[in-house]
Amino acid sequence: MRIGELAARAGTTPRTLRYYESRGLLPARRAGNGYRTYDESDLKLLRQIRTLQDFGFDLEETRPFVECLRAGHPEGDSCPASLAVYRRKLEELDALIGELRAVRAKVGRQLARAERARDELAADARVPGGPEPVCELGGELR
Amino acid sequence: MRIGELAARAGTTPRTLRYYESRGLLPARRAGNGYRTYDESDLKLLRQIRTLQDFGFDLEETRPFVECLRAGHPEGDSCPASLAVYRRKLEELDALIGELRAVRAKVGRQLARAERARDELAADARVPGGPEPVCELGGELR
DNA sequence: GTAAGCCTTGACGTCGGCGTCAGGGAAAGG
DNA sequence: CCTTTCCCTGACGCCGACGTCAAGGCTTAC
Repeated sequence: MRIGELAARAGTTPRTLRYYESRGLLPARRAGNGYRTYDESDLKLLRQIRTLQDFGFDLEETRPFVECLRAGHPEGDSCPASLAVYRRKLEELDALIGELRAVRAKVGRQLARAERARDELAADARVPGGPEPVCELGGELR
Repeated sequence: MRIGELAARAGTTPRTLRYYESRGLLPARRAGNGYRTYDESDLKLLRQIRTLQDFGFDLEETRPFVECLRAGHPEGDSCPASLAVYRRKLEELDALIGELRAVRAKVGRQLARAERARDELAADARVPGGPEPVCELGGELR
């Protein structure tokens, strides 16, 4: 199988496969004419890489999985190094999710505070001595 | 106040301020010798930018806040355009957090499955006919 | 006077994971 | 034979928010 076919079967592009090869992740045999040649086991490696990439793993983090498969194991995560990557990734995800939730909370509070301030200004404007000048900037939305 | 002092007071670098200026976000007056000159209001603008950056806002997303302050409002989020950015950011955060939690769940399941497979292999090895060959790759950890 | 420490502009480097183009050879079908 | 479609290598582009270096000018302290 040549590079175009493998790429298509994995839902990616030849450029991507050449890139992986340049990183030493997915080396290819060569046909007499210099064309890269792949087999079904390469497809399996590639799918492993792509799955992890979809999870947000760096290329380097997929390396233990690929090496594990190439060592003859049925699954890329049959090796301790792969499990270690899983665990590290879980920690990273938990930390990141935690940070994002903290930011979400802060932004939510800022929004609430700003809306409250705006509404209080509007209320003041309706009551005392006629409307006060309001922000004239932007805000096509709503 | 010159660029170095402003940068220090905002906990950033002169390079960053020049970058903001190049993006039209924080223009500077110039002294006779060509040096950039800033005042306290610039510090306020800069702190607004930095706060939002810390929240993960793109530089472009901070623009409405900066313009709002420059228009004379007491807070950067006193303008509708700023509130719209807050709301968009909340949606983005919710979406991102949701995706990350989904990934976290998937990775967690993969890890659990892989560990189960490993333990079953170990159990098999202890019982039937002597230890089977085990993965020899990686895994310094533990 | 001279060294240190600020400032200026301009331009290139960084990081990851490729996309895209240029300038060729090879293979397959009519 | 010709065209199309694949393949090759090499190299530059991209994105965002700066870092870093070069080469020079201003100021200030000694």
